Amino acid sequence: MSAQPELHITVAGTERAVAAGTTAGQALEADGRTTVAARVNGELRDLYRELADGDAVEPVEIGSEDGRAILRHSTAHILAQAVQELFPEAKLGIGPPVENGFYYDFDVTEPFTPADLKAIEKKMQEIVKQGQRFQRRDVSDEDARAELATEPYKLELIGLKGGASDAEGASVEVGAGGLTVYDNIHPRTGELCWKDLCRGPHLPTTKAVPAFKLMRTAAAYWRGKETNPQLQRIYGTAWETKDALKEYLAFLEEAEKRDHRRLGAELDLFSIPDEIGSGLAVFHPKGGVVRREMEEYSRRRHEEAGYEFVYTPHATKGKLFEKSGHLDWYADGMYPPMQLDGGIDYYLKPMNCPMHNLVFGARGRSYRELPLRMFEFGTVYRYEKSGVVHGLTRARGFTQDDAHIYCTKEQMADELDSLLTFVLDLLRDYGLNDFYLELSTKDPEKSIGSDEVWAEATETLRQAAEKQGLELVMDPGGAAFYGPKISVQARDAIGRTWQMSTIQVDFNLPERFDLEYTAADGTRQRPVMIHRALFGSIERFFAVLLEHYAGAFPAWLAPVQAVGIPIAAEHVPHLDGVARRLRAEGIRVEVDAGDDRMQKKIRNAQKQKVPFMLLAGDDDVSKGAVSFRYRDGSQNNGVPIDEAVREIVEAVRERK
RNA sequence: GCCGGUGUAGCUCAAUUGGCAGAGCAAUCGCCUUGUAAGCGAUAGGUUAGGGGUUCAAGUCCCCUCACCGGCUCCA
Repeated sequence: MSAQPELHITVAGTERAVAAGTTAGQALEADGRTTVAARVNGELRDLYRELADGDAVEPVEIGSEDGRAILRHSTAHILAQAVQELFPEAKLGIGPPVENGFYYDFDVTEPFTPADLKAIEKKMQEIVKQGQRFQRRDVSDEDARAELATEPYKLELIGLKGGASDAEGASVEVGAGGLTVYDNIHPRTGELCWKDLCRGPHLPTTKAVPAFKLMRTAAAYWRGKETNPQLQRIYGTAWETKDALKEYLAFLEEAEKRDHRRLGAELDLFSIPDEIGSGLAVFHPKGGVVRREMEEYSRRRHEEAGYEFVYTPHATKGKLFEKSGHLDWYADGMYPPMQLDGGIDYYLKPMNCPMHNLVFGARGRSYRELPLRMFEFGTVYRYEKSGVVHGLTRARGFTQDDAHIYCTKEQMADELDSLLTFVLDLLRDYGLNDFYLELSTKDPEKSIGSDEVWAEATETLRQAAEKQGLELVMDPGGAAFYGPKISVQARDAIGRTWQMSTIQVDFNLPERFDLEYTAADGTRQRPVMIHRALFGSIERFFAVLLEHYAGAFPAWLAPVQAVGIPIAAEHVPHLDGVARRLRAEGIRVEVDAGDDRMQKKIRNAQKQKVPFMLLAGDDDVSKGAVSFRYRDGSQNNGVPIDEAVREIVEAVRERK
């Protein structure tokens, strides 16, 4: 022992001396099941890799973010191994971990069937049970090419090494630096079972996969490009415990129950009739109530915030979109033109901004009018590709709560600042509370406007964002060519994120439309233009709220706010009286006078997610009272009518 | 647009090997008069997404179209 040179290392913050040849796993006393990898000097490594003098080692637990990624990546390897054992002709694509799971892409002649998936899953279980070791091995480029001669896609990745940034998963296979291969070694025979080009790290053995499940198959373009061949992708999920997997599956079930398309039908809110067409929704009376309440509250808040309201048509001559440039770069997203008036092309509008610009330019503008905030619930039509249309969240016709703010360059900072506050406040009023912001910056490849203007606008957006004290995620190069953008992402009640509001600075359109105002010194100046939509689209926001609340809208939005349920028919007049009083206060109330059992009426109201059920029988009638039943099943009996009315009116007024 | 899957009553789902399209809920009409999530009975509801083909016979097998679902790409 003493003859061996010592290494001075730091283990989880504590300095220690260990013998040379000590592995990360030994230093951490890792069991290989809960501690599955190490972070050495900030870099993730396999447990059995030896430490060097001065290394700092931290444990990576399987349930941590890093640990899960490693677990999922390793499970993806097991998937690929199983597939190649069952389908030896399958060529490997890439197999990275993703949110909640992993996938692996394969080039196979026949797509996988559900039965294949079952067989693959079974094979994977065998591999897990065997406890094959993941063993890392450095290889030269030539050796890698020779070893992977039968894997054309892997060869392509080797060629990309270093510069591979276009495909999200490619960096998992080949990182910067030398290439590595991971061999799967049988624990008893020492036999090489399988191998894959991979950067690692991995779990110590396949046995360290506690729980996984294959989810579905799908086609995916090689390296994400539409022009590349399509591979067959298998999605799976893997978790640190069986319970965590169960929880995740329960989450998926819950998400399915909240699906706005399902709730839309169940609650009679909207439909998307075949007769009208894909992506074109109709709102039924109950959905109409919710939508109208959403719009009215938004309109009121915009009025208070100094917006002016405009209305513009749904169709226009093509010339307008030539001027805006949309026909150059957005024509694919537009419905094809109809020819009218002897050959003039008319288009349905995909965006409102050009029309708002015409309003701005309709007369001379003074600096005194700025910032000029022009708002419209503007309905637009976009020709979405057939495979992407999805309920109300991806429609072909939808209404934006769209506004364009024209201001001076000096006003821009204040305007963006107050705008962001306004946006977040309003979203909170609708019941969303958990946000993060995303800042999309210039793509040097395609952008107009000088670097200085971009830098200034981007910096202004960043400052406005930082002031909110919210998490800020950068999206480098993600901006449109005409200006930087901030988007507000909201997390819903079950933790899913949705892109909501966008705030976009535009250097392009004011030029194209030659927008001007007269400054105090009499000179003509170009205004800055800010596009912004809070809901994004009303339909999408409607869908997000529907899913967020699982259909149980707060009272102010609920289509029916209260329903009267008589114990017997003779109690109906009493409830009719209560309903009259509520209606006088603007409450949407119904009395269920049908000849169903009272229990059945409660069940119906419960399924319709009515916030307040007002029951009345002999006791209540004699006391001039009603009995509350709330959506959560709790009750409050014998409440005097005055008090009951007050409670409901207050809940609605306070938007609870 | 691409790949795969699925289309049976308003909704959820049955229908043996290719052999008479059926049930629950909802709806309508009765009966029952009820204290916190389904009372009882009856009636009605279908060119099995649409079109073509194979067959003595097609919901079922084959082809085309459409829609929807899950992905990819794209996106509010």
